[in-house]
Amino acid sequence: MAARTHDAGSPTVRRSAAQTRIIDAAFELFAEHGVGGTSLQMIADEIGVTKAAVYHQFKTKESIILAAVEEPLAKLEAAADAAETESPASGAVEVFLSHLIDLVVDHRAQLRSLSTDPAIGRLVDGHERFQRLRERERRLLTSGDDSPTARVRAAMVSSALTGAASHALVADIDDDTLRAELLRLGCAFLGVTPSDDAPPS
Amino acid sequence: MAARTHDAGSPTVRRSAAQTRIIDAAFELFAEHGVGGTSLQMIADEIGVTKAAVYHQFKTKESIILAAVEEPLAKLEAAADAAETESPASGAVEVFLSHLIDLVVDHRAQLRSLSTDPAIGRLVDGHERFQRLRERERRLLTSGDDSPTARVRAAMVSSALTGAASHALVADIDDDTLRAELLRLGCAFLGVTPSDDAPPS
DNA sequence: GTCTATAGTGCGATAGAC
DNA sequence: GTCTATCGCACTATAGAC
Repeated sequence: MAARTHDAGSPTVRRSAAQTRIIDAAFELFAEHGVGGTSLQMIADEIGVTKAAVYHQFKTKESIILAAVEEPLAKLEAAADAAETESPASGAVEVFLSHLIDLVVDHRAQLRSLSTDPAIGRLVDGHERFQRLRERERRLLTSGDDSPTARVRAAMVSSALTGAASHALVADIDDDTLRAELLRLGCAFLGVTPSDDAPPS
Repeated sequence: MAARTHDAGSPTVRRSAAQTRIIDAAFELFAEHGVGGTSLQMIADEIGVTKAAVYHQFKTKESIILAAVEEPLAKLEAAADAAETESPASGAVEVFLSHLIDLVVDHRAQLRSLSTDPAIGRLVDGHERFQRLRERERRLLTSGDDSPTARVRAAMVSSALTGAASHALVADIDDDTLRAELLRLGCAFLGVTPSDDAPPS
C-alpha cells in the first residue's frame, strides 16, 4: 500500500449509489473528452443505463458537472482549512502544498484538463463558495504579499503542481515518488524549507 | 510599444483573408468555450457569415482546429530551433524559456484552456510532427537528464509558464513585467543564472 | 431506479444558385 | 466567397409505464 500523508475525511454530500456511479463516470469522461465533448448519452452508455435513468438522478447536465467537481473542490477546501489552522503560521504553506499535492496526484489522470475546462470554470465562477476558496488559496500561496513577483510565483506553483501531476512526462513515475518530488521542488520554488517527516518508502 | 525579445518570423502557411478571419475567431472561441463547446455556427456568427461560407474554406471542423493551433505550435518549433542552435549549449535552456514565455504571454487569454483541451491533445497526438516537438521540448527542459527529479521539474516548469501566464492571479500585470518575472522565476527554478540582457523598461 | 418513446433544438456537413 | 436550403443525426430534456 502506498504511503499517504493525509486522509480524505468524511464526504461532504450524501449520494445514492446510482448518483455516485454517474458522477464517477462523468468525471472520467469530462477529463477524457472535455465537458463540451461529453454527452449524457456517453455517460449513460458508460454505466450501462439509458439517458432517462441519468436524468432521474440529475435534472440537468449542469448539476452533473457541479457534482463531479464537488469532491476535489471540497478536498481543496479541507487543504485550506488544515493550512490555516497551522500554528505557528510558518508551516502553513508547506501543509497546504502537501494536501494540494495529495489531491492532484490522486486525480493525476483527470485534473489537467478538468482544472482548465472553460465550462467548469464558468460554472465554478458563479458560486461564491468557490470564489472564497480561490481567495484563500491566493493568500496561502502568496503569504499575503501582493507584489507582482509574489503573485506570479503563486500562479506558477499552482499551475505547476496541477499541470505536472497530469503531465505525460511523468506518467511512468509512481505516486509516492511523484508526491515527494512535487513537494520538494514546490517548497524549494517557494523558498520554504520542507520538514523531513517524509512518508516512509 | 512593449519591449519584445524575439520576433515572430514569417508565416509557415499562406492563408486567404477569409481563412485568417475564421481561424482567429475559432482560436478565441475555442479558448472561451472549449473545442467541444464551440460550434461552426458560433464561428460563423462571430465573423458575420453563414456556416456554408466557413465550410467553403475548411472541409471539416477538425481542419479548423488544426489550423487554429498551427501558429502557436510553429512558434514553439521556432523556439526549439533557436535554443538548439545556441552555442555553447549552456544558454540553450534560457533561450528556450525566453521564446516560450514570449509565446504564452502573447496568448495569455487563450493558452491556458487550449493547451489542455482534450480535443486538441488528441488531434495533435496523431501528428508525428508534434510528437517530435514534444521530444525536443523534453530534451531542452531536462538537459537530457532522465531522472524522476529532472522530469518532474521539466513538467512543472512547462506547466507553470503556460498556466501562470493565463492565471487570473496575474491578469492585471502588464506583459513586460509578466515576461520578466516568468523568466526570472523560471530560470531560478531550473537552476539557470539568467543573463541580464533584459529588455529595456 | 430504470425503462421506452418522443419532443424540440442544434449539430456537422452538403448541394447548388449567385 | 457567400448565400439559401436541406439532410441525417445527436443533443438535452420530458412523459409515463413498470
